[in-house]
Amino acid sequence: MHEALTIGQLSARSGVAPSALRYYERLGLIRSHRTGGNQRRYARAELRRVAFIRISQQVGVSLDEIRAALDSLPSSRTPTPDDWAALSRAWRDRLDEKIRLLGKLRDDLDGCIGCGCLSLQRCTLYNPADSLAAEGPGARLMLPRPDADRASA
Amino acid sequence: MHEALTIGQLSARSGVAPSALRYYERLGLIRSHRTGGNQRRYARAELRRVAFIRISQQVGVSLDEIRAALDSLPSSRTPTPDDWAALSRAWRDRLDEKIRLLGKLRDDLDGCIGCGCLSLQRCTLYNPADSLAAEGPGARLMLPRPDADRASA
DNA sequence: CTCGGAGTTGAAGCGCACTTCAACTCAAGG
DNA sequence: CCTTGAGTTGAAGTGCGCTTCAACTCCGAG
Repeated sequence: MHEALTIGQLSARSGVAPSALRYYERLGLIRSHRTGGNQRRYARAELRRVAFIRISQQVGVSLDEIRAALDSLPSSRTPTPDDWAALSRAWRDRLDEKIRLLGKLRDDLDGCIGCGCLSLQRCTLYNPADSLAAEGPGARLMLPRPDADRASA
Repeated sequence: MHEALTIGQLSARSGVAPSALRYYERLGLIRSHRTGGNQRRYARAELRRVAFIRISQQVGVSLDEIRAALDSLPSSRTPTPDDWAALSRAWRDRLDEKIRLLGKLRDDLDGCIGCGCLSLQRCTLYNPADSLAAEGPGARLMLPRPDADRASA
């Protein structure tokens, strides 16, 4: 049988560290069964899941959202290429939006290089609302202040 | 005098929390002088710095790199619009590259939706080398394994 | 049977970008 | 003078995505 990969094999074939694979499993992103001696064995189909996870991360999706997406796959049968394609399409929109925002940022940056302003509310550049910055890590519990002052410079 | 903002004022005008401003100052990204009673006072020029910091973060630059960039500003005189433009231009290249990579990811994703492969080394999609994923947070001490296996599926 | 490499676990650590807290001082209005 | 709101500090906490460690077991070759 060429089914059933060990964690080391899955790691080697996916390029993802064993520790990360165990972590994914704890979060419910991938699944395994166990041998008599309590070792993990992965079905080959899990390779696709890992691929999907890493690709999704590049799109900028959090593990939690990836888990939600994977949960929407049919659990009874092994997912078909079409199933995967459906998930990928969802990410495509995100990717488009992300590219759009970065493009806008670039244009605005160009504009501001031209005018030399780099002031906060003046140009569209500094728009906390549609920010991409929210992607970053870190505790972000403080509410965004909706007002920001309107006395002139 | 309308020089010298309190931390609260700088926060209100920049949209950045006071705690974050103190944090930036600890890291050497912005500067202040103190009143007799040990309170921070910010020159108006710091507003531009804060703007630059937030914009840079949207471009995906780390605070450490932003600090390095800010350190390259002339310290003797107040930076001119041209000085800021020079810094912004450096980010532009990053932004272009980032947009390019995301565009490639999108195209590859489209291709893979078409072929339904989503396999790891098969398509250009899964290329750990030029990854954007390195942006993300987290400990990333494990070396990327350059080999990834070559037994066939 | 022995050995070493691969696997197991839970708990702790890391890096980033902050926030939160407690305990305190400062500054301005009534 | 008193109060209240804004500011100060250092230390600790938060969230994400992992890695690292210690102490252990499993498995296959010799």
